[in-house]
Amino acid sequence: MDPARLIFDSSSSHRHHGQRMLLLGSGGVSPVFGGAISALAEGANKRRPFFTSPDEILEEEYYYDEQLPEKKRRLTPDQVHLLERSFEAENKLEPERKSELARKLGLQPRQVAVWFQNRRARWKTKQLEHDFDRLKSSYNSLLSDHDSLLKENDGLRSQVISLTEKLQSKAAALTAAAASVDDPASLGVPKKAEDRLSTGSGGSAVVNANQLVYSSEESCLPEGYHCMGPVDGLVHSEEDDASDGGCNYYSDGIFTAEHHHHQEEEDAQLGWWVWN
DNA sequence: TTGTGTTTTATTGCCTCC
DNA sequence: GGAGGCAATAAAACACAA
Repeated sequence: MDPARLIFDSSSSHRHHGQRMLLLGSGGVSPVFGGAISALAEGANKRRPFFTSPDEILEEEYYYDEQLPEKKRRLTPDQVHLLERSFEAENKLEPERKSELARKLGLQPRQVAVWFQNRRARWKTKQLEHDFDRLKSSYNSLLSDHDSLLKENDGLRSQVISLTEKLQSKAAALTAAAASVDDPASLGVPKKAEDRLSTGSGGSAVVNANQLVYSSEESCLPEGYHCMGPVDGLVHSEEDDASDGGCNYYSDGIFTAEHHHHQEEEDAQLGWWVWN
Protein backbone atom coordinates (compact mmCIF):
# COMPACT_ATOMS: atom_id res chain seq x y z
CA MET A 1 0.00 0.00 0.00
CA ASP A 2 1.16 3.48 -0.82
CA PRO A 3 2.12 5.10 2.47
CA ALA A 4 0.68 8.38 1.39
CA ARG A 5 -2.54 6.65 0.53
CA LEU A 6 -2.46 5.00 3.91
CA ILE A 7 -2.21 8.35 5.58
CA PHE A 8 -4.71 10.15 3.43
CA ASP A 9 -7.23 7.39 3.76
CA SER A 10 -7.42 8.35 7.37
CA SER A 11 -7.48 12.04 6.68
CA SER A 12 -10.91 12.62 5.28
CA SER A 13 -12.02 13.94 8.62
CA HIS A 14 -10.30 16.55 10.65
CA ARG A 15 -7.17 15.41 12.39
CA HIS A 16 -7.91 17.07 15.67
CA HIS A 17 -9.40 14.09 17.25
CA GLY A 18 -6.89 11.51 16.38
CA GLN A 19 -8.68 9.70 13.62
CA ARG A 20 -6.23 10.64 10.94
CA MET A 21 -3.22 9.36 12.75
CA LEU A 22 -4.73 6.12 13.88
CA LEU A 23 -3.31 4.21 10.99
CA LEU A 24 0.09 5.62 11.67
CA GLY A 25 0.35 3.90 14.96
CA SER A 26 1.93 6.45 17.21
CA GLY A 27 0.16 9.64 16.41
CA GLY A 28 1.71 11.03 13.29
CA VAL A 29 4.56 13.42 12.76
CA SER A 30 4.69 16.92 14.01
CA PRO A 31 6.88 19.34 12.12
CA VAL A 32 9.40 19.10 14.91
CA PHE A 33 9.30 15.38 14.80
CA GLY A 34 9.58 15.50 11.08
CA GLY A 35 12.93 17.23 11.50
CA ALA A 36 14.14 14.46 13.76
CA ILE A 37 12.94 11.92 11.29
CA SER A 38 14.73 13.68 8.52
CA ALA A 39 17.88 13.60 10.53
CA LEU A 40 17.47 9.87 11.07
CA ALA A 41 16.71 9.40 7.45
CA GLU A 42 19.77 11.33 6.40
CA GLY A 43 21.77 9.05 8.62
CA ALA A 44 20.35 6.11 6.80
CA ASN A 45 21.14 7.88 3.55
CA LYS A 46 17.50 7.61 2.56
CA ARG A 47 14.70 10.06 2.62
CA ARG A 48 11.81 9.19 4.81
CA PRO A 49 8.22 9.40 3.73
CA PHE A 50 6.74 12.69 4.61
CA PHE A 51 4.40 11.07 7.07
CA THR A 52 6.05 8.61 9.30
CA SER A 53 6.07 7.95 12.99
CA PRO A 54 9.24 7.36 14.95
CA ASP A 55 7.94 3.88 15.66
CA GLU A 56 7.76 3.18 12.00
CA ILE A 57 11.28 4.36 11.57
CA LEU A 58 12.42 1.96 14.21
CA GLU A 59 10.20 -0.94 13.33
CA GLU A 60 9.80 -0.87 9.59
CA GLU A 61 13.23 -0.63 8.14
CA TYR A 62 12.22 -3.21 5.63
CA TYR A 63 9.71 -0.78 4.31
CA TYR A 64 12.27 1.85 3.43
CA ASP A 65 14.52 -0.65 1.89
CA GLU A 66 11.83 -1.70 -0.46
CA GLN A 67 9.81 1.37 -1.25
CA LEU A 68 10.63 4.73 -2.67
CA PRO A 69 10.24 7.49 -0.17
CA GLU A 70 6.95 9.29 -0.41
CA LYS A 71 7.60 12.96 -0.73
CA LYS A 72 5.34 15.90 -0.50
CA ARG A 73 4.05 16.19 -4.01
CA ARG A 74 2.82 19.20 -5.85
CA LEU A 75 -0.48 19.02 -7.60
CA THR A 76 -0.43 18.88 -11.36
CA PRO A 77 -1.35 22.00 -13.33
CA ASP A 78 -4.61 20.36 -14.35
CA GLN A 79 -5.51 19.61 -10.77
CA VAL A 80 -4.68 23.13 -9.73
CA HIS A 81 -6.68 24.51 -12.63
CA LEU A 82 -9.79 22.61 -11.63
CA LEU A 83 -9.34 23.54 -7.99
CA GLU A 84 -8.93 27.20 -8.95
CA ARG A 85 -12.09 27.13 -11.01
CA SER A 86 -13.94 25.55 -8.16
CA PHE A 87 -12.54 28.09 -5.75
CA GLU A 88 -13.67 30.95 -7.97
CA ALA A 89 -17.16 29.55 -7.95
CA GLU A 90 -17.24 29.16 -4.20
CA ASN A 91 -14.36 29.53 -1.79
CA LYS A 92 -15.96 27.37 0.86
CA LEU A 93 -16.17 23.67 0.49
CA GLU A 94 -19.22 21.65 1.39
CA PRO A 95 -18.61 17.98 2.13
CA GLU A 96 -20.37 16.88 -1.04
CA ARG A 97 -18.33 19.18 -3.23
CA LYS A 98 -15.17 18.14 -1.45
CA SER A 99 -15.82 14.49 -2.16
CA GLU A 100 -16.79 15.21 -5.74
CA LEU A 101 -13.65 17.25 -6.35
CA ALA A 102 -11.48 14.66 -4.68
CA ARG A 103 -13.00 11.97 -6.88
CA LYS A 104 -12.50 14.02 -10.03
CA LEU A 105 -8.95 14.93 -9.18
CA GLY A 106 -7.88 11.59 -7.81
CA LEU A 107 -6.98 13.19 -4.51
CA GLN A 108 -7.99 12.55 -0.96
CA PRO A 109 -10.81 14.74 0.34
CA ARG A 110 -8.44 15.95 3.02
CA GLN A 111 -6.04 17.19 0.35
CA VAL A 112 -8.82 19.10 -1.31
CA ALA A 113 -9.82 20.60 2.02
CA VAL A 114 -6.24 21.57 2.75
CA TRP A 115 -5.86 23.10 -0.68
CA PHE A 116 -8.95 25.22 -0.14
CA GLN A 117 -7.75 26.21 3.29
CA ASN A 118 -4.40 27.35 1.95
CA ARG A 119 -6.05 28.98 -1.03
CA ARG A 120 -8.30 31.02 1.26
CA ALA A 121 -5.23 32.08 3.22
CA ARG A 122 -3.49 33.20 0.02
CA TRP A 123 -6.61 35.03 -1.11
CA LYS A 124 -6.82 36.80 2.22
CA THR A 125 -3.20 37.88 1.99
CA LYS A 126 -3.72 39.19 -1.52
CA GLN A 127 -6.85 40.96 -0.42
CA LEU A 128 -4.98 42.62 2.42
CA GLU A 129 -2.25 43.72 0.03
CA HIS A 130 -4.83 45.08 -2.36
CA ASP A 131 -6.63 46.94 0.42
CA PHE A 132 -3.34 48.30 1.66
CA ASP A 133 -2.42 49.60 -1.79
CA ARG A 134 -5.82 51.17 -2.21
CA LEU A 135 -5.69 52.88 1.16
CA LYS A 136 -2.13 53.99 0.56
CA SER A 137 -3.01 55.56 -2.75
CA SER A 138 -6.03 57.22 -1.21
CA TYR A 139 -3.88 58.53 1.60
CA ASN A 140 -1.28 59.86 -0.82
CA SER A 141 -3.96 61.60 -2.81
CA LEU A 142 -5.40 63.22 0.29
CA LEU A 143 -1.94 64.20 1.44
CA SER A 144 -1.26 65.85 -1.90
CA ASP A 145 -4.53 67.76 -1.72
CA HIS A 146 -3.76 68.80 1.80
CA ASP A 147 -0.32 70.06 0.81
CA SER A 148 -1.64 72.11 -2.07
CA LEU A 149 -4.37 73.57 0.11
CA LEU A 150 -1.76 74.50 2.68
CA LYS A 151 0.30 76.22 0.00
CA GLU A 152 -2.73 78.04 -1.31
CA ASN A 153 -3.62 79.03 2.21
CA ASP A 154 -0.12 80.38 2.80
CA GLY A 155 -0.28 82.35 -0.44
CA LEU A 156 -3.61 83.88 0.46
CA ARG A 157 -2.41 84.63 3.96
CA SER A 158 0.61 86.54 2.70
CA GLN A 159 -1.58 88.39 0.24
CA VAL A 160 -3.84 89.43 3.08
CA ILE A 161 -0.86 90.62 5.08
CA SER A 162 0.56 92.51 2.14
CA LEU A 163 -2.75 94.13 1.27
CA THR A 164 -3.42 95.01 4.85
CA GLU A 165 -0.07 96.74 5.07
CA LYS A 166 -0.74 98.64 1.87
CA LEU A 167 -4.13 99.74 3.04
CA GLN A 168 -2.80 100.79 6.38
CA SER A 169 -0.20 102.98 4.77
CA LYS A 170 -2.76 104.44 2.41
CA ALA A 171 -5.11 105.06 5.26
CA ALA A 172 -2.36 106.80 7.16
CA ALA A 173 -1.58 108.95 4.15
CA LEU A 174 -5.22 109.83 3.66
CA THR A 175 -5.51 110.76 7.26
CA ALA A 176 -2.53 113.04 6.88
CA ALA A 177 -4.03 114.55 3.75
CA ALA A 178 -7.32 115.12 5.50
CA ALA A 179 -5.49 116.84 8.28
CA SER A 180 -3.79 119.07 5.78
CA VAL A 181 -7.18 120.16 4.53
CA ASP A 182 -7.81 121.71 7.89
CA ASP A 183 -4.61 123.65 7.48
CA PRO A 184 -3.88 123.99 3.76
CA ALA A 185 -1.14 126.44 4.37
CA SER A 186 0.78 123.83 6.17
CA LEU A 187 1.20 121.90 2.96
CA GLY A 188 2.72 123.08 -0.24
CA VAL A 189 0.84 120.69 -2.42
CA PRO A 190 -2.71 121.88 -1.86
CA LYS A 191 -1.51 125.32 -2.63
CA LYS A 192 -0.23 124.00 -5.86
CA ALA A 193 -3.58 122.47 -6.53
CA GLU A 194 -5.19 125.75 -5.76
CA ASP A 195 -2.87 127.35 -8.22
CA ARG A 196 -3.98 124.91 -10.82
CA LEU A 197 -7.57 125.60 -10.10
CA SER A 198 -6.97 129.28 -10.30
CA THR A 199 -5.39 129.01 -13.66
CA GLY A 200 -8.80 128.41 -15.04
CA SER A 201 -7.81 125.31 -16.82
CA GLY A 202 -11.46 124.68 -17.39
CA GLY A 203 -13.73 121.82 -16.54
CA SER A 204 -13.93 120.32 -13.20
CA ALA A 205 -11.07 120.23 -10.93
CA VAL A 206 -9.35 116.91 -10.97
CA VAL A 207 -7.24 117.25 -7.97
CA ASN A 208 -8.37 115.56 -4.90
CA ALA A 209 -6.94 114.13 -1.82
CA ASN A 210 -6.50 110.82 -3.41
CA GLN A 211 -4.36 112.19 -6.13
CA LEU A 212 -2.30 113.92 -3.58
CA VAL A 213 -1.72 110.70 -1.86
CA TYR A 214 -1.34 108.22 -4.61
CA SER A 215 1.29 108.23 -7.17
CA SER A 216 -0.01 105.17 -8.80
CA GLU A 217 -3.43 104.27 -9.98
CA GLU A 218 -2.84 100.60 -9.76
CA SER A 219 -5.30 98.68 -7.80
CA CYS A 220 -4.08 97.46 -4.52
CA LEU A 221 -6.39 94.53 -4.73
CA PRO A 222 -5.41 91.26 -6.25
CA GLU A 223 -6.93 90.19 -9.44
CA GLY A 224 -10.34 88.80 -8.93
CA TYR A 225 -10.98 90.79 -5.81
CA HIS A 226 -12.99 93.95 -5.63
CA CYS A 227 -13.91 96.49 -3.10
CA MET A 228 -17.43 97.01 -1.95
CA GLY A 229 -17.19 100.47 -3.42
CA PRO A 230 -15.03 102.48 -5.79
CA VAL A 231 -11.66 101.68 -4.48
CA ASP A 232 -9.54 102.06 -7.57
CA GLY A 233 -6.80 104.25 -6.38
CA LEU A 234 -9.48 105.72 -4.22
CA VAL A 235 -10.02 108.08 -7.13
CA HIS A 236 -13.48 108.61 -8.36
CA SER A 237 -13.71 107.98 -11.99
CA GLU A 238 -15.81 109.77 -14.51
CA GLU A 239 -18.54 107.26 -13.99
CA ASP A 240 -18.51 107.56 -10.29
CA ASP A 241 -21.47 109.12 -8.73
CA ALA A 242 -20.49 111.52 -6.02
CA SER A 243 -23.61 110.54 -4.23
CA ASP A 244 -22.40 107.06 -3.94
CA GLY A 245 -22.33 106.49 -0.30
CA GLY A 246 -21.83 102.80 -0.60
CA CYS A 247 -18.13 102.85 -0.94
CA ASN A 248 -16.60 101.12 1.96
CA TYR A 249 -12.93 101.26 2.39
CA TYR A 250 -11.04 98.78 4.41
CA SER A 251 -11.22 98.88 8.09
CA ASP A 252 -8.46 98.74 10.60
CA GLY A 253 -6.88 101.69 8.98
CA ILE A 254 -9.81 101.42 6.80
CA PHE A 255 -12.18 104.11 5.82
CA THR A 256 -15.75 103.41 6.40
CA ALA A 257 -18.56 104.75 4.32
CA GLU A 258 -19.27 107.19 7.07
CA HIS A 259 -15.77 108.47 6.93
CA HIS A 260 -15.98 108.78 3.19
CA HIS A 261 -19.23 110.61 3.43
CA HIS A 262 -17.79 112.87 6.07
CA GLN A 263 -14.89 113.70 3.86
CA GLU A 264 -17.18 114.49 0.97
CA GLU A 265 -18.98 116.92 3.16
CA GLU A 266 -15.74 118.51 4.14
CA ASP A 267 -14.70 118.70 0.55
CA ALA A 268 -17.93 120.33 -0.40
CA GLN A 269 -17.49 122.86 2.35
CA LEU A 270 -14.03 123.61 1.19
CA GLY A 271 -15.29 124.17 -2.24
CA TRP A 272 -12.10 123.42 -4.04
CA TRP A 273 -11.80 119.75 -3.29
CA VAL A 274 -14.08 118.69 -6.01
CA TRP A 275 -15.21 115.30 -7.12
CA ASN A 276 -16.00 115.53 -10.72
C1' DT B 1 26.55 23.95 -8.39
C1' DT B 2 25.05 26.15 -4.54
C1' DG B 3 23.08 29.40 -1.50
C1' DT B 4 18.94 31.88 -0.77
C1' DG B 5 14.34 33.49 -1.16
C1' DT B 6 9.57 32.21 -2.43
C1' DT B 7 5.71 29.11 -3.07
C1' DT B 8 3.13 25.13 -2.07
C1' DT B 9 1.55 21.32 0.66
C1' DA B 10 0.58 19.77 5.03
C1' DT B 11 0.32 19.76 10.37
C1' DT B 12 -0.96 21.47 14.81
C1' DG B 13 -3.50 23.91 18.20
C1' DC B 14 -7.18 26.75 19.18
C1' DC B 15 -11.75 28.49 18.40
C1' DT B 16 -16.66 28.50 17.10
C1' DC B 17 -20.88 26.41 15.83
C1' DC B 18 -24.45 23.10 16.14
C1' DG C 1 -18.23 16.45 21.64
C1' DG C 2 -17.61 16.25 16.69
C1' DA C 3 -16.77 18.94 12.56
C1' DG C 4 -14.79 22.52 10.26
C1' DG C 5 -12.28 27.08 9.94
C1' DC C 6 -8.23 29.82 10.79
C1' DA C 7 -3.45 31.34 12.21
C1' DA C 8 1.00 29.90 12.72
C1' DT C 9 4.38 27.03 11.29
C1' DA C 10 7.30 23.27 9.09
C1' DA C 11 9.34 21.43 5.30
C1' DA C 12 9.54 20.05 0.46
C1' DA C 13 9.58 21.94 -4.07
C1' DC C 14 10.79 25.43 -6.94
C1' DA C 15 13.08 29.73 -8.95
C1' DC C 16 17.01 32.20 -9.66
C1' DA C 17 21.20 34.80 -9.16
C1' DA C 18 26.20 34.40 -8.42
